[in-house]
Amino acid sequence: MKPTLQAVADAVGVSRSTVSNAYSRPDQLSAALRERILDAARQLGYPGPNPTARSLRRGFVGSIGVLFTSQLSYAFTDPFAVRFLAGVGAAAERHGTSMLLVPLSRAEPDARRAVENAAVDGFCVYCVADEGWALEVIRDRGLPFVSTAARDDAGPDERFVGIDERAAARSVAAHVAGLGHRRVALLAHSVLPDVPAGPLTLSAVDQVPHPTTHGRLAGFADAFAEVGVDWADLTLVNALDNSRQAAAAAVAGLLDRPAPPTAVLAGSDVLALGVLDALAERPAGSRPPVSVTGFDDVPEAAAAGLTTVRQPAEEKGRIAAELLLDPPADAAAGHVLLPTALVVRASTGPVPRS
Amino acid sequence: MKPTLQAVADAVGVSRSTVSNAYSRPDQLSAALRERILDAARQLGYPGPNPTARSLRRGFVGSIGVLFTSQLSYAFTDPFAVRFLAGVGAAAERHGTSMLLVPLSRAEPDARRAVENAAVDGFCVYCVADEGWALEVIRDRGLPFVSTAARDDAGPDERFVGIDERAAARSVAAHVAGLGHRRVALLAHSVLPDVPAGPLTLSAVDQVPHPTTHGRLAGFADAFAEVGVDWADLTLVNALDNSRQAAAAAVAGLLDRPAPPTAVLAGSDVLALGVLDALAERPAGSRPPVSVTGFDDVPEAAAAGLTTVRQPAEEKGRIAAELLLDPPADAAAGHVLLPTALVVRASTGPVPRS
DNA sequence: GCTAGTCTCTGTATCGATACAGACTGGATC
DNA sequence: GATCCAGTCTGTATCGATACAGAGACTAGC
Repeated sequence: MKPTLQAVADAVGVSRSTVSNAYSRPDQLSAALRERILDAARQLGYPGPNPTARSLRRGFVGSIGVLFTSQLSYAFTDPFAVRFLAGVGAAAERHGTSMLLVPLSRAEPDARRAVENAAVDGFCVYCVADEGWALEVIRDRGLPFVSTAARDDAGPDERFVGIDERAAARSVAAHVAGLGHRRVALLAHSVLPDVPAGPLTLSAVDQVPHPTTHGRLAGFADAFAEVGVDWADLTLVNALDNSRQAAAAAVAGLLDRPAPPTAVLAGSDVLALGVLDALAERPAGSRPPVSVTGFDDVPEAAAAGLTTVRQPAEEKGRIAAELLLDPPADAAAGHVLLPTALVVRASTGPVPRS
Repeated sequence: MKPTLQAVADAVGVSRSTVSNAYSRPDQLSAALRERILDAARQLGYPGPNPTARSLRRGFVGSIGVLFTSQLSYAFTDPFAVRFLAGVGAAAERHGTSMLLVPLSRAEPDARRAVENAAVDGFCVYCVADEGWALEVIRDRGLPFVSTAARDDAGPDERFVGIDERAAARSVAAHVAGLGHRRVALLAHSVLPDVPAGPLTLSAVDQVPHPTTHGRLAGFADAFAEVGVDWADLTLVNALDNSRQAAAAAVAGLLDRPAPPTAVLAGSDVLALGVLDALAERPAGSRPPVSVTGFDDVPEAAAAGLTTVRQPAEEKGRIAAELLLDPPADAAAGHVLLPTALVVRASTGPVPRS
């Protein structure tokens, strides 16, 4: 067994407190004694104060949690998530804090335990859809958190960093509408729980539960409503998850229709890239000319020439961590809206005349 | 203040132990009483057992640490590291364990504290160069760990997952040598501490401290020694870090020489991509025909047509975590060598006749 | 020579739980 | 009626540290 602080104290012949001070408050004892204590500790192989015991007593841990809706392994597949994590990591690093990644993938009871047992001082909630319970657990634990998706039930003092999803989505949709597109599909993932992949009829956009997805779809709809295309005229398509494969599978049938949409607006770059994959797979002859847009502007988007909306991923992570690690005194400053920008590339063009 | 377990016990009129059992060992009390306890807890807003106190008593935490040499933010920039993390994450997830990312970037005293204070049950050491002290801290704490870089001072029971760096490097170098290349540059990062970017003279490959870098450079040298090109005839080039920018900067001068190398063997794909960047930047007229190879086979390598050595990144992470989470009884099984494969693409070709 | 003030160091309470031995039920067994 | 046992529950020790009040020793000032 590893020696404890008590053992060191006994070896030197001082009290536990003094050994503790030797490590944590060097100014509280003479340099000579401190040296003797550290020497004895070295000799005994004492590895320094036990982190768990220390944080029990001190009341904080020294690490922040990042909560994911999706699987941990998936988080690393999504380039936007990776950039976000990089931002959180950079800020955490500056504060001398580590980051604990907490996935919510498994069945609720397990996932709940993970949130309950996470040894952290607070959470960055990357993307929580229906998992409202997770936020409740965090609140019950009395831990601070920063969320990145606007939620209806957010308290006024709740810290948040994100973008105006609806306005951003509207901007890219307006660009597409301006190019003359009227037969348009909107592609999103997990639009409703347990819906199959492919086209989906929804009487109103407000039925979409996930706040981010809802905001983006609503923004798309806004822009088209302005040119006289209303919700019922838009084709809503569901993908099973946020991956290229899922997106390609979701739109496959659509593209085979006699009159395929002339534009597909995707809720994320990853989905958009999947649509481009699906198009690229077709022989040039049967490849309908479809404009495609994404959302996020991940690094791959530039290479693929994807028209999209840029949002600062790393910045988002950085600010999330900073709002958590040193909260602004002013509640209003705890609510950060980041700028977005329409990035027009080659994947969108005017409607082909038929 | 949040209520404690004691408060719940008092409210129900039972002992602390019984409340504890209600949460952690439901079979130890009647269902009825358990229900009463949980009800009272809900009513009081008791969020369940405090994770810190629980892990102090139980002696384990339920999360594993991943130790990085480089900055945390950088870890997410390196595609190989990201894949590795994805693998660790997948395995951790299966075990119901979270992962704590611990960077070693800052000055040693701070970084040391980070390792000492990390609330984890063990470490995956992703890539520790000169930071031998970190391994000592881990050992002192009595924590298990798995390393991914072969080290000279590794004990026989030390768990390890990695590849035969030297043989793998040799295979790609043999391919290049077979194409006829004899004027060759080897590009690596942080070859020696505090060396500037650019060409560097080293009397022998054994002077390179970092085990991975050493293994790869030695492998390159092996293959060329076989065709009569010895160490002194190879140009060693240092990059400041493992990034495309650093690689491009490191080789810039080299490519401007009157007789530039006909091939550059890089110690990683990221570096190799940087060399390709540097070449692509030049006007076609002054662009020397240089074969370039990488190492790792990250996703970007395929797109860039980079000849490289494939090593299973995610697998490596997955196995590292698994060796940590359920250690094989057999010590030999704790030492895993993964297969590698030479992947020939368009970035290498025969020496141009001058 | 006495009081005040500063430096060190000690002792005890505390953080919030879990482990374990043992005590109390009530019913079955002999 | 005594014994045994399984099923529940309690009490106390323990995990490994830190916080805080306060005790001695020592210096300085008057």
